[in-house]
Amino acid sequence: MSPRTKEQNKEIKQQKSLLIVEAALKLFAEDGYTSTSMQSIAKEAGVSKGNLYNYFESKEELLEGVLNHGLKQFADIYDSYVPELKTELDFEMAIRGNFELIKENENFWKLYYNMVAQPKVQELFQKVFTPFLEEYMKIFESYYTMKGDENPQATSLLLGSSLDGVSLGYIMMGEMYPLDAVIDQLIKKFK
Amino acid sequence: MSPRTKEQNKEIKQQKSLLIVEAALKLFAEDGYTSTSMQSIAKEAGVSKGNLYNYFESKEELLEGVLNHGLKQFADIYDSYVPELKTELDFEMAIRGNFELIKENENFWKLYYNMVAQPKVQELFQKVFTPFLEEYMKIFESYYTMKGDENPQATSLLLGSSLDGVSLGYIMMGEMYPLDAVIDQLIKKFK
Amino acid sequence: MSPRTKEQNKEIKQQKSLLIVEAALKLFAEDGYTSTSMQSIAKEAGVSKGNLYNYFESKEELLEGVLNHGLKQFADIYDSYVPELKTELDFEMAIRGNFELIKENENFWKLYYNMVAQPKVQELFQKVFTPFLEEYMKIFESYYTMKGDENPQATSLLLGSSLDGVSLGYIMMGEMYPLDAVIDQLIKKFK
Amino acid sequence: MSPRTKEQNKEIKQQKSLLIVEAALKLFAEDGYTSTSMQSIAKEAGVSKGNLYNYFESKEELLEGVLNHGLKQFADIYDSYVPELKTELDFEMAIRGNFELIKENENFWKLYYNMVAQPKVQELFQKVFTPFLEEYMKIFESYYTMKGDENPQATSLLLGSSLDGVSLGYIMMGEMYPLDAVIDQLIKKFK
DNA sequence: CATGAATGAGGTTTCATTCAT
DNA sequence: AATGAATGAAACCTCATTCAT
Repeated sequence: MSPRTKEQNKEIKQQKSLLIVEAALKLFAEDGYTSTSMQSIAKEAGVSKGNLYNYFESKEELLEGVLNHGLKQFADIYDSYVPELKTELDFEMAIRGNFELIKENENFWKLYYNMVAQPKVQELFQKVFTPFLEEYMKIFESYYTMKGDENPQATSLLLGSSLDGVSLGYIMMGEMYPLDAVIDQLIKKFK
Repeated sequence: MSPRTKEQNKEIKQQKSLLIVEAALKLFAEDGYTSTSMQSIAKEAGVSKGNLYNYFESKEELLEGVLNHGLKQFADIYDSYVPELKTELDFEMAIRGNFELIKENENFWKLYYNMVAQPKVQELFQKVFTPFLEEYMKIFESYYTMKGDENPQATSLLLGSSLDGVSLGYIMMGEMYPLDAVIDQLIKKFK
Repeated sequence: MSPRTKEQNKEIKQQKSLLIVEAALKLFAEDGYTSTSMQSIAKEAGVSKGNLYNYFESKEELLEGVLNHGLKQFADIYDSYVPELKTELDFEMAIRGNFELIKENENFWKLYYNMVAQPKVQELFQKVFTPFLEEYMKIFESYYTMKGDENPQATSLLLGSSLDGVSLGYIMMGEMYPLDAVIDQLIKKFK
Repeated sequence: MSPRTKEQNKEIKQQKSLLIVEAALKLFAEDGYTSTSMQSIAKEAGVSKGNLYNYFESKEELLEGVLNHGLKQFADIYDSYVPELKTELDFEMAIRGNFELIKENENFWKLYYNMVAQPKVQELFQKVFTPFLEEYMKIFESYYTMKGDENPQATSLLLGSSLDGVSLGYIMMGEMYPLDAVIDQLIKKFK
């Protein structure tokens, strides 16, 4: 066999990394972070336990990888939806788009809400999510400023929290949660 | 010598139960349910590890005790605030009262959000909270019905989710979260 | 109330002792000595855990009490059956009587075989049973001596062991063991 | 560096399995199943406690491994002794061979009698031993049928029970039990 | 003699991580 | 990069026994 080029090696590494991250996301979401063992992740990913540590130095770093990966996926798509909000229609599109993305990656958001109040990983969690959240807050803040809202910061924070709450409800209750009707109400109230 | 009377024993049981529940709540909120050991709870409560099991048959049952206790405290007071909502002022009082209670028992609500998406204990969680949540949904649903809202169920669910989201934000960010301003906006939009 | 006389007190003590011993025998036989907790014995006997220790200083002493009690019951009756073996009919009666007694107190013999090879309690076990067994060996030895057996000691030991084996089989297999037919064969071979 | 080959790993597994099984047999026989801790087995086998669980999923499965291993050793040799009993000499050889094997593996048989009446593990015990015992019963039953015994089933059951009883006596009393003389008597009576 | 709360050692098992190969 | 055996700390829970009342 001819030796692999560096690029090939890098690609292999990335592919396996991805495999592991996806396996971990699935299990973290299904069973919770603490209750998922490195062993079970290895099995799910079709990789040996020891080899896991060639890609991620610890369980916590793997979690960080999972969070970063999921967030990046979300952000990449969302950014293309929502560069800027100029009209109520933009706003509506952004909100609806937001929930489309959540529906498409429920496991990730399940993990998100699983972790959000877990003190043990809060530091990591904030490190990963804070910049992301701040960016989106700014977009909504400009929107409300533009609309002449008397307290754009509070309103956009309320909006963000409401989105959070609705997502949480949907993620937890699944099809029992009348998501579309609730979104309609939300848009009506917040646009 | 005569043994302790039944009353004495019962009193000891109740007092120590409470002690244990409070210790457990503190640690569960601080470190998370899974990461808190029975050993550490025993220490915090000033009780031996073995004795814990005279009061709660398992860690999970202790958690159930903690949740029930916290919920009862909340419900007892909240019920006196909010028997029924007839005016927008009632509504405002109910919302503000709700957050007063959350402020007074932050540990409990931290635990709440810590658990809400934890698959491991979801069954227990739903068992404890579902009846409680349904009751409050009904109150808000009647309120919106009375006000002629076109979809009272969706609106009250949205309100509930928004309250959830705001509480979550406040619990997570603490004083950095401008709670009062956000509540003002929420009342304005939802009353 | 008039104070109890010493005799009354003693009798009460003996009655409760008996209650405890019977509860313990039942549970030891059902679940094994090691797997039976003092707690469960107390409950079965309708006595408090602490009070157990007013009657028996330790779990092991309670076991000793159980063994002695069962053995005494057995020996008292057996002695009246088998004072001496003079004829083959005496022998047959003794063997059949032996199994009648075993049938009447299966729990005790189940415990017996449960313990016989348990190293942890072997010392106690031998202390209790050795004198008893030796006595019976002597009776059979005289019987075989009288009959002119060439090695009465070995033969009576073989008989004793066979009785042991048959009892064990019956105790373990219950009604699936054709006890009566086996006894017939045994008597035919050994009389 | 390349990983161990599958063959190497398999070999390691088998060797260490054996090591653990032998350590466990020794301690189970010496102290009893319940009283032997996994910790002590690990120490005896020169293995870490955690590693034990890479070989046997639980203490009970380890016991099953011990029983199967001992039984297989016994059966492999005994089968070569006793394919079929055609003459009284065959019978005598089979009986003497049986006790030779018991002498050679006293620990295993001590464990056997330790377990036979232990309710906690009775199910497992029967699962392992029942097929084995039935096979041997059949051999003796044919023997007695051939000899024209009037009730071959009862006689072979009596023989089996007597063998059980003699083995038990020998295992319990050791050198104090005149095994050879008793065997002579047994052969004389049962051949 | 009676009660059951209290103790703390010890049991089985799990698991993140390391390491020889 | 790959394997899985190995480690040992730590988890939950049980239980004989003691003790205050």
